Amino acid sequence: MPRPGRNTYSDQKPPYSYISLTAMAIQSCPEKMLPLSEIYKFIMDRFPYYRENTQRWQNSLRHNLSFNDCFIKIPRRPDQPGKGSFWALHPNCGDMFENGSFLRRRKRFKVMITSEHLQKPSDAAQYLQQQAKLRMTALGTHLPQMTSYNLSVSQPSTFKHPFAIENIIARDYKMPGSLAFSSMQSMTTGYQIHNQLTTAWPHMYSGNVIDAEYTTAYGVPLKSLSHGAQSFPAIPVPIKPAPASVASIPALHAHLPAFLSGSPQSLSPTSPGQSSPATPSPTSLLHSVAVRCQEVT
DNA sequence: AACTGTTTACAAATTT
DNA sequence: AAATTTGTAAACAGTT
Repeated sequence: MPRPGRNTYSDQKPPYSYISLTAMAIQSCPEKMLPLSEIYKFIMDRFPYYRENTQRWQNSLRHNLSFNDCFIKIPRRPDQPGKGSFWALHPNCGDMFENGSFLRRRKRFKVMITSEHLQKPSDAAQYLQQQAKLRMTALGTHLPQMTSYNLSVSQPSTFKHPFAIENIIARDYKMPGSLAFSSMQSMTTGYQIHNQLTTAWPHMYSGNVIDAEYTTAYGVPLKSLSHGAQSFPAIPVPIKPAPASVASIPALHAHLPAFLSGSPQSLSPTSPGQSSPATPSPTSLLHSVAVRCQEVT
């Protein structure tokens, strides 16, 4: 029996970095993206330490958000009022933390600048291309909640949206390592992608892991938050003017857990639920499309 | 005016 | 000990 919340440590500083805390917050919500204020709220809800000196640590947090490549900004649609953008995790920063532990971070996630980009630094077309590619990787991951849970169940996998990733790749993809996103450039406004890469990512830790870790550290279990039933109807397009190039991605398929089966995070309390590979290998799709991001050595 | 986001600079802590 | 990462402060621009 886990003892009921004994807040012995609650006033102490949590052993998590701002990056970890932010990642926790972002991953805790179904949409995998949060506005800044919600990130604040998450942290303050869970960690009483951060209910004080808000000016200080929130400044630090903001610094982290824009300083670290592992966070990307996702603009609001015009019909979504509110301040600031949504923040999400870069699709390829999945193994940022050691086997899902927020306590230890691996090497720093950094979007690489390759020689290709150094040759033509201020080429507008190239910038667009980069943007398109970045969106490509993230579009499949930041779809709104309605697609996140029941995709593989309700979508008989025969329907392929015109802009589905499969189609785009089939048209444009040439070789691993070559730039192959011509059609992506024509849809840079792209709110229209609907594909089979759900909001869950291969590297997404289940809520169970977060819960377990937090419980271990503080003895107080995390509640699934779902503050105020937020729903983001937009299909967001992440933007970050960071250079990127298509190439191999490191160890993305290393973590490819049960999300592919389309089950919600909390639905497998006991077993990891290793289901049969129903989905047509989104890993490979991701692999094809992914922006090269590397852990800097 | 308050909030959000970017950036620079430096200190402290941690890792290698 | 050096390099890297993390935390803080602060200036500043853009938004709501």
